[in-house]
Amino acid sequence: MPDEVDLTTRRVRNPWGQGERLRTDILDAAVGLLSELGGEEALTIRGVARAVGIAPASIYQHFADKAALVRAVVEYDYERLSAVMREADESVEPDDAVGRVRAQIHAYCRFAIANPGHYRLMLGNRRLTGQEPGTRPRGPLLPIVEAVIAAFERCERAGKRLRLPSERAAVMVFVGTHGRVALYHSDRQGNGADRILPFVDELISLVFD
Amino acid sequence: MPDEVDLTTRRVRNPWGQGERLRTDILDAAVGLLSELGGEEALTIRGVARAVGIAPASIYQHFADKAALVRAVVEYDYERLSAVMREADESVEPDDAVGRVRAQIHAYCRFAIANPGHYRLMLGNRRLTGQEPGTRPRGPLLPIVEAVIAAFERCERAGKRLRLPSERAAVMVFVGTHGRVALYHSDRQGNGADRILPFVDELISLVFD
DNA sequence: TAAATCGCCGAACAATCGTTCGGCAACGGT
DNA sequence: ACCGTTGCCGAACGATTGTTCGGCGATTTA
Repeated sequence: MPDEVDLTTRRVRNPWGQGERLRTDILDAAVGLLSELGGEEALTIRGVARAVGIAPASIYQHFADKAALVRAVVEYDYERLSAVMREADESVEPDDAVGRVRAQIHAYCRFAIANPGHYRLMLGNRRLTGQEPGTRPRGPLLPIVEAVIAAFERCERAGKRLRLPSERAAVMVFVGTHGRVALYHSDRQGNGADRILPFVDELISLVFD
Repeated sequence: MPDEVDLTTRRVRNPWGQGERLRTDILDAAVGLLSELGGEEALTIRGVARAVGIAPASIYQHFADKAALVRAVVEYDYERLSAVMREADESVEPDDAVGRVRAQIHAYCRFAIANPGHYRLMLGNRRLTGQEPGTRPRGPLLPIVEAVIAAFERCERAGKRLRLPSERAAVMVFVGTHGRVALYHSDRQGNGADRILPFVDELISLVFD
């Protein structure tokens, strides 16, 4: 009897007929789990269901299986990262080409620091997402480095002298930044974060003459 | 009845009294699993036992628990990586300071390419090894970057002009290399490996004047 | 108002994991 | 020749995972 009461209250708390609402709730819960626990193993069907406040079985009404959920989360986060970098790019005055490079890279670092779980998930998602080798090289990542490439081309056009072709300079800075953040995440989290931005600044200055 | 026969043959195949032999067999099997499957989730007590040809329970005669096994594997591989880098360093003539830097970094890349599972394990082993945050920052890694630092100091002493203090240059090259390899591993494995060494060469040349 | 549909849930299933326990076969010492 | 020690094994336990199934209440349709 108390069970029915509990069920009723829950259903009042989560009224039906909201359509797509619950789907984004599930994605947000997954993102939250990834950010808090910080490990891809924290992303479980049961955990997400618990965080949302629904039954594990209900997840399957919105996602075919766990791989589909993970794919959606990864896609969602790539979009979030892209947005954050674009936003940072637009926050500096357009003529400051080097400043725009720095802003984008700094935004990348901040995102990676704030979302360790996502970061780990973006890498090595081959098994969880079920995509086999041989396919396109991590599709969602390409637009991000292309934004950095564009920023470096802007520098070149602005007369800044690069020690590398703009595309290679962009890849170099991006890869180096990625390596620094990955090393940070493999350590205990929290300490050393303040040394990341100076490092990438040093790295950026290295590709300029 | 046939079970007893099977048991007998197995015991003949794996005679007792060999002392420490089986312990290294277990470690080798773990290393093999990590290299083949390429994921830290492939490192299971049962899988290792199956690979060695013993019962899962027998593992606990050599390691207290799974965390101890993982710690031993990580330690073993750090040593192997150090040895490979040292060997590469000694394979070029001592006066070629830059060549020794390149040899060490190349050895690092080759190791990371050949042992993807180990690589993934060295990072983010916090959970598997059971060590909590706040401890020394990944102890075994320090000697490795110190070797690179020493190599760069040798370059400086040889009159090579660096655009960064030698220690920072070493960290920069190491971190960049690490990032390139991590990116390779997050992709499908196999493709793109031949572009890693050119990349690190370009990176190394960047820190020199 | 009766019927069909939709969204969710409780319960269970099979698989896998780390780990423990009691027992058995071979070896070394007496 | 006996016995304790050693090293291994089969079997099981408890926990957790992804996933499926039958059913039920609320909503919508006729």
